[in-house]
Amino acid sequence: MLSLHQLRCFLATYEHRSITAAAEELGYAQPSVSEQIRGLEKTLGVALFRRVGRGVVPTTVADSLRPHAEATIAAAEEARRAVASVVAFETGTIRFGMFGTARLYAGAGLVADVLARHPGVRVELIGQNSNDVQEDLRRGRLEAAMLAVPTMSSEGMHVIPVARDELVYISADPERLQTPVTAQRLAEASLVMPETTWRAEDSTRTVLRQMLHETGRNPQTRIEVEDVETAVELVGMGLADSVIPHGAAVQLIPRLAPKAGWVSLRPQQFDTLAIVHRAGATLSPAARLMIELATARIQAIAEPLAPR
Amino acid sequence: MLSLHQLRCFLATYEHRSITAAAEELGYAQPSVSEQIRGLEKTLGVALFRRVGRGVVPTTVADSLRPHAEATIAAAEEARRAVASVVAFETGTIRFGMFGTARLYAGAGLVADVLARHPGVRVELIGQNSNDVQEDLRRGRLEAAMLAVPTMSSEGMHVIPVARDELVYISADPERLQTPVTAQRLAEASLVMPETTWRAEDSTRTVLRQMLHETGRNPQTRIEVEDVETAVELVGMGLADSVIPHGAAVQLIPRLAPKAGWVSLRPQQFDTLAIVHRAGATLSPAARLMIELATARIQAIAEPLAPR
DNA sequence: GGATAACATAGGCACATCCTAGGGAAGCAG
DNA sequence: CTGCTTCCCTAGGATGTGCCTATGTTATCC
Repeated sequence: MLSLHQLRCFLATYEHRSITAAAEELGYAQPSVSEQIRGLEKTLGVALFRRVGRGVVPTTVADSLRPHAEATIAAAEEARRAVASVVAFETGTIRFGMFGTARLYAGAGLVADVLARHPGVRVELIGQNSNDVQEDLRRGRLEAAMLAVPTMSSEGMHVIPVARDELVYISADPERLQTPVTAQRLAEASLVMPETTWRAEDSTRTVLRQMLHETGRNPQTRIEVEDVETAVELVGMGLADSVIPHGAAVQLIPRLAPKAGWVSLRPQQFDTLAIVHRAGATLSPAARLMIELATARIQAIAEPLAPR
Repeated sequence: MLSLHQLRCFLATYEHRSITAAAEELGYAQPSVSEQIRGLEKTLGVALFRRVGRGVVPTTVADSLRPHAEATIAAAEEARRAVASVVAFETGTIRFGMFGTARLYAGAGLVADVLARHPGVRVELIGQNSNDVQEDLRRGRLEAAMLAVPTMSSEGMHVIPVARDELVYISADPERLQTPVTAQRLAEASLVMPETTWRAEDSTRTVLRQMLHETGRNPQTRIEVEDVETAVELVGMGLADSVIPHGAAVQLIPRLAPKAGWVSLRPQQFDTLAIVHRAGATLSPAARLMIELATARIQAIAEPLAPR
């Protein structure tokens, strides 16, 4: 079997026209290099050097092999260098999962943070769908993610809560923002909810369902839309009210619904934002980097939670 | 130390997303491939796959490594292929030594023979200087050569006589061609000799010196020139006579000195043409090819000698 | 002709490679 | 939820490879 080691010994010998000199350069004893050359000649089935008393002389086959041997060694070195550069965050891809409101108001900033520190990397922020993200985590396609999670930890997953974000009632009608909104009022309200919020396995869904369930009523949504932005716009147009995380409200209402405002629920409800990864996994430097930066971003906006 | 074997195992595993499948493809047991992957991860200092229960999932580092691993394997395969193609005479260089009159009237034909059989090869016919050729043989830079040699074998060299070529006296004066030329007449003649013939360590030099020495006289050359062609031209112009191998006379006189002719010496003298290579060497296929073709060419012109 | 230099050979140690056997966790089916 | 299958890991042992030192052989140099 052809090996890089054989090619390295071959090249050193070819260049020095001497096995002894090659061994010295490579830091081996002379018989070791001699053996590698012999092995290479055997695998190729052809003599590469003529042993002529004292000294060796390359054959024309050696002349032909040399550039290919150099190219192969160079390719291997390049492979090593490429990996090193990825490890050093100079190149390569950093993949991180981020779903729910977290991505909404921290995603772009997080990517900016990463690129500011490591301009050469590609960043993939995965988070089209909360189910997919959890599935990706479970299957190992994603190493770590920041999610809005139910308070209990998922099976086989390690969950580190880093912040909580209050769920606030938003409306374009100042009347409805005078006092905190009770479950009763919430159940009677005409709501627009982003579908993802209801369907996804995150804490918003769990929290609100639970709150409404206590009134004995099912969630009443007049309108269901895909994303939070659309919901906020509809609130701004006075067509319905909604419940969204405070962080999203701060960011979206001035831009999309300047006439709307927000008020707490009563009792207060919170989304829990947490770092999630497979239990027992050793995190890569890239994952640790993303966790650190994402946590900092989130905690600058939402209310930090002491880990555990 | 990075190895091709590790890269092969890595690629198979990456493509199948499975160590077991990779092992099956490569013909190994599963733990063997597993160990190679682990070794590669150790040398690179980074995880390439996440072990996620049943199955493995490539990391982004693996994504980055893959093209380089493929390039490295391809380069190694290319090296192997290049050598195979040289061994099959499809490419590469064939080097052969040929000095003296042999090259003069068999060189071009020999090269043509080689190229007819193996159109892709480069041919190097070494023979500027007989001393250099012998030195190249001794130092191993040349594997084999065809030379005009003294009858005794050189030290450490294996000499296989393949033909002899009579040395003939050539002149533009028909008077001098009536009878064979004795040593006496030769010593008195006004000669033009190609310098190479006199200075080189080949049989012509030895033979003629010996012949003249018996008359008690030193070689008398009126003119010395570099090459045989010039000598023949000068003979054709009637400025001097010369002694050259019969094969050279046949080829050169009609072309360069149509008015000249030739006659034997008395006693007849011969150049011995022989294949020479280092004693105890195992000849490469290329060398055997050249020896076969050169011998055939020479024996078609000069008088064949049974080997040994 | 003896000293020197360079490669081959021999023998031995350490580690790599590869195998089989068996354990554990995840996924899947009943 | 229980058992089966799949896939990876670990353990242990046989074989092979890599590397060393010591020594033999041969050509070169003085």
